[in-house]
Amino acid sequence: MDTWTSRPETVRPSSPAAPLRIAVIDTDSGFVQVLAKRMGRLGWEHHVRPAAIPVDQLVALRLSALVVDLSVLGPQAWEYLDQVAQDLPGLAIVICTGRSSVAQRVRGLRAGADDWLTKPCHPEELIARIEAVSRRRRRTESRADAEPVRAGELEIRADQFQAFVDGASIDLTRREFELIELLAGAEGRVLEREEIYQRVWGYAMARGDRSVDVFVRKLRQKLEKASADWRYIHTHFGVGYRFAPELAEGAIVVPDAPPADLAPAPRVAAEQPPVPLTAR
Amino acid sequence: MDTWTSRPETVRPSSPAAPLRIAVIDTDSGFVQVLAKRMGRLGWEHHVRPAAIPVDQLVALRLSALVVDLSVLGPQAWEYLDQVAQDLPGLAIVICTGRSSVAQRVRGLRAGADDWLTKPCHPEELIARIEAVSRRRRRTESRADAEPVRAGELEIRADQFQAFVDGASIDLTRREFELIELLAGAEGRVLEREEIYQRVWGYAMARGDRSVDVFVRKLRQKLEKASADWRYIHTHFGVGYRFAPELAEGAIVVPDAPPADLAPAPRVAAEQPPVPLTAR
DNA sequence: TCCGTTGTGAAAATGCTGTGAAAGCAGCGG
DNA sequence: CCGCTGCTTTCACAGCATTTTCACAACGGA
Repeated sequence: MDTWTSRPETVRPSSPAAPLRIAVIDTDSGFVQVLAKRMGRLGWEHHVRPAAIPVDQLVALRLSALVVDLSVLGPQAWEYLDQVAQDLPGLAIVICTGRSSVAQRVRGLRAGADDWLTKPCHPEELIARIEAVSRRRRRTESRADAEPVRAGELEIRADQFQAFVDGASIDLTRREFELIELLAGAEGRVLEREEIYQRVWGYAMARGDRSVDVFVRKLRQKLEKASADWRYIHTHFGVGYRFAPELAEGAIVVPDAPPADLAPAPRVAAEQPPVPLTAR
Repeated sequence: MDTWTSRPETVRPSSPAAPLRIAVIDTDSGFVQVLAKRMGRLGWEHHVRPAAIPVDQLVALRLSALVVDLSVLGPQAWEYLDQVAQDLPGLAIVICTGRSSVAQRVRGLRAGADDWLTKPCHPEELIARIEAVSRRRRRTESRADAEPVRAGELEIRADQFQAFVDGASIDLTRREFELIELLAGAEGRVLEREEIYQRVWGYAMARGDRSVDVFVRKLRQKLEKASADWRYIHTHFGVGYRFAPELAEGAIVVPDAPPADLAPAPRVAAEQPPVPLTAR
C-alpha cells in the first residue's frame, strides 16, 4: 500500500453548526451507550429506542437523521424502511446493522437509506457518517436571533411566531405562521405544494391533500383584512404559490410625506378590468 | 441472525430521473471497466481517469458525483480531497479505496466526502451508493439555486417556472414552461417529438399526438408578442424542433446607445417576402 | 402534382384552485 | 368525565385555466 496513508491523520473538528437531532433504533446497549455519550458531547439531541418508532411519532420528533439496526425490526424491516423513506423524504437514514449481503445493502440504499454501515463498527465512524449525511441539511436556525422579515406592510417575527401590520398582530395560528414564514423566506421563488407541505408539515403530502390551499386561503383572508392594499401570496397554476408583496391594482398610494402634487407614480387607473386571482 | 434477512430481496429499479454525470478516478482497469459498463447501461454519462482531475476541469465536467480511489492520488490525496470539497461544495464525493483505518475514513468524511466504500467491493453497491448520495444531494439543491438561462432577449428562470423579457413575465403555463426549458436546455440540438414528449409529459407519446406541435405554437405566439425581433424555436421537417435565438430577418439591430433621431427601431424593411418558418 | 407533415383556430375535456362548511381533534376549565 | 373552544383536516361543489383533441389549411419534399 502506498503513500496516501503516510500523511498525518489529523482529524478535523466537526463543524459547530446547528445541533443535530438523531434517533437511534438499536438494542445493543453497549454500543448505544457509547454513541449516546459521544452525541451528547457533540451537543446533539438524541433518542434511543429498542424498537421501531411509528411514522407519526417520527414526524413529531423532527429529526435530522435516523440510525437503525435492521435486525431490531424483524421481518418488517424492509416495509418499515420503505415507509419511513417515503413519508419522510427529508430525513437522513443511516442503517447500522450486522453482516449483510451486497444485495441487501443495495436494496436498502435504493429504498431510501442514505448510508449503510456494517457492525461491528467504530462509533466515531458512525458519527462521521451521520455528519456527512446531514451536512447539506440546514435545519432550524435558531428563531430567537433571526431578525424580523419585512414585506409590504407586513412584519414577520420568528421569535414570536407572529406577523404584524402597523405593530398589531395578525393573529396567525401556528400553521398559518409557519406557512407564511416559509413563503416569505423563499424570497419571491415559486414553491410547489409538495415542497411547502413537506417543509411545514414535516412529512410527505398525500395525493389530493388540500391543506396547503386551505391555509393559503386563511392567510389571504387575514392578510386582506389587515393590509387591504397589498397582495402577498400569488398562485401559480399547476405549480404552487409565490410570496411577493405587491400593491393591489386600484390601490391608491398614500405618500409618506405628502408632496401631494408630484406624486411618485400613483398607480391607479380608473376602471381596470377585474384582476384574475391567478398570477403566473 | 434473525428474520429481517428472510424476505425476498427484490431490488427496486432505480429511478428513471435525470441521468447522472459521474467521473471515476481509479487505475484498477478491471473494476473500472465493469463499472463503466454498468453506468452506461443506466444511461449515466461517465468519465474515467487514471489520475487526479484538476479542479477547473472538474468544474467544466459539471458532474453529479466523483468517485475516487485515494491511493491513486498519492501523498496529495488529502489535499486534493480538501480542495475539491471546498471548491465544489455541490459535488457528491464517494471514496472507494483499499483498506483504511477508522481515523482515515473519519477524516475523509469530515473533509467533505459523502461516502466511503472499502475495496474490494461489488460494483452494484458502489452504484447504489452513488445513487443514494446523488439523491440526497439533489434534494437540497433543486431548482432553487439554478441560475437563469439567457437566450436572445429571453430569460428563463427555473425557480419561477417562468420566462421573462425585459423583466416582464411572458406568462407561460406550466407545460409551456417545461417545454421551453427543455428546448433551451438542449442548446441548439434538434429534439425529436418523441423525446420532447417523453421528457416533458413523462410518458411515451401516442402515435398521432399533436400536443407538442400545439404547445410549440403557443410558445411561439407568446414569444412573438414579447420579443418580436427574435425567432427562438425552429422546425426541422420530419424530425422535431430546435431552440436557438436568432434575429428575425428584417429586424433592425438597435444599437446600445440609440442615436435619438433615427427613431427607436422602426423595424422592417418594406415588403419582405415572408420568412419560411422552417429551418433546415 | 401528390402525400405526408406541420401550423392554426376553436371546441371539448380535464382537472386545478377557491370557497364555505362540516367533521375531526387536542387542550382546557369545570 | 364532560362539554367547550379553537385549530386543523376533509369534503363537495362551482368556476375556470389549462390541456387535449379535431378538422382543416398551408407547407415541404420527391
